[in-house]
Amino acid sequence: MEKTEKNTNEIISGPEAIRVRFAPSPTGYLHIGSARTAFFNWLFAKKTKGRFILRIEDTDISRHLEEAIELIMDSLKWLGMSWDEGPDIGGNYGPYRQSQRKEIYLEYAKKLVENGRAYYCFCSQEKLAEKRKAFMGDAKADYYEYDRECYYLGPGKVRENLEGGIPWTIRLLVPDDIEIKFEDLVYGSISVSSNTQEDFIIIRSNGLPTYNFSAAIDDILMEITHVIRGEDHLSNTPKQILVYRALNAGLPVFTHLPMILGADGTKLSKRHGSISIEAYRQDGFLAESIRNYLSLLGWSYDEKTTILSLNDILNKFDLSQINKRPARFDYEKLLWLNGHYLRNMPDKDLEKLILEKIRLDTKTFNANISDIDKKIKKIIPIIKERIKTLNEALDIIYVFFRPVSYQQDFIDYIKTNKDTAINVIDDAILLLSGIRDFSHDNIEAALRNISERKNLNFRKTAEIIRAAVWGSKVSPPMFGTMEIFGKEECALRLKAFKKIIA
RNA sequence: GGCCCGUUCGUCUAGGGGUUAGGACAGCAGAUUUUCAAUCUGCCAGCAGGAGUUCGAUUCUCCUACGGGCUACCA
Repeated sequence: MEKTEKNTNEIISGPEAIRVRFAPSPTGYLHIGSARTAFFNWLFAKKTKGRFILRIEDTDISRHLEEAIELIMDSLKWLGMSWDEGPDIGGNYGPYRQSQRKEIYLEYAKKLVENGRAYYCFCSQEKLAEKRKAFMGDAKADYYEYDRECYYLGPGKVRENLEGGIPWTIRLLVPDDIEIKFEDLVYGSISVSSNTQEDFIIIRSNGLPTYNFSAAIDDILMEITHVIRGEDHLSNTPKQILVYRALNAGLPVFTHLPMILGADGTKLSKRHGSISIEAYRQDGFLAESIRNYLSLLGWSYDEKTTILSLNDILNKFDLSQINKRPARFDYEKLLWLNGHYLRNMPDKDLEKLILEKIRLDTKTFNANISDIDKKIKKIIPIIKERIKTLNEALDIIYVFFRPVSYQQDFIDYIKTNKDTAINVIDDAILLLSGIRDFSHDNIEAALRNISERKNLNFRKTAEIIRAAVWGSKVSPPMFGTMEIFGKEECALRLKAFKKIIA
């Protein structure tokens, strides 16, 4: 207890010794905020040639989903992160699931009891609730702190209760009147009076540890040198430091990352829409753009750089540049970034990703795949700069393989100039049929020819043709689109549309 | 309520005692164009408020307001 926290950061002896961990609680999919935390840990490990450890914090059985562990690992891998130690691959500091470390926590807790740094508590939850209620009823009281009733139980009484099978918990004895100080790499020096911390429970009556205990024990045992986590844990840090002190363990470097909030500035939650990495993956976002976007939340390289490849981030990332301000999640910017990466991706890579997605989407898409393989190479160049997600690409691509569906209001719109429309379509059917090489350039020539002969604005001409061929006011560039459809399909569509408006 | 943390364009941020306070997304306008995009150009827009320190504060200090976190046998 006489130990000061200062300079205990010195436990790092060299870059090889750096060990960081990402410690999710498996309650569902990996969400945006956790992903950023994982990413920053991973980046730091990579940069320092340290080790990145995955630890599963599953000490609250009621909230945990076994499948979530797999889901979280999948998302991490998809984002390009791999770990050096973890529940699936093991390591020298295992096991890496807290539910499998139950005995370890108990052992340490009992050690603390023996040293007089912790004590058994036999107060039931009901009793505690009553105490709290009674205390709060007192007008002057504004916060309740455990009254240490069980701390004053004599050793004989404790043994008697234990042997009598009375349910117990273990509480950490928090020293009075000391300042708990630590240096946070982001938030600077933080100081809290121990008087604001009660003797919190470290082992629950079910024998499992509480978060602040298990996290500290594991970070000590796993020799974690840098604890990088969300700012929501800043207030927990003093409690964990108390555990470090009780065990005479050196402190890691604490680095708290500013929160990622929803667009409205409140804590990111389901009602903000997609918050899991998996959801974004399914919506057709690239790992690359998510990484880039995440890297920009709470960190920035300089005053100008927005686009950062993984390599750039790896080269430039620096924990000391992280800011303290909570950031709001800006979907629009992510979308823009994704579009940027999509546009700048080699066609072949895009093709691979799109084909992958199409194959997964068998329910929606039932045209034959070999046909897609042939056409996709021509489709990609004409759609790639107008998509922001892979899913948007699919939406456009599907139109190439489906019968056109004409919207009534759009039909009505074309019909306002019915005679012209029919005229243009007739001409198109005729001229197009005469083209031997049904190519972009020849199609364009033919259509421009119609426009001139009819003395009709080419915009108007194109609008009519587009309506017939694509079924809407908006389409990918039309000549290329028609080339992909081929002569027969275009003729068919033109004729069909003519009938509809006639 | 208590404790801890934060506050630069709508959003992400750069900067930092003397700057025309910089960039990006979004928005708006224009150019280009067969449509929509993309692209290019331009525009709009910010130091939460009040004291203090100082020759000079957006920058340093304090207060207020607002926001967030923690305050559990959740993590």
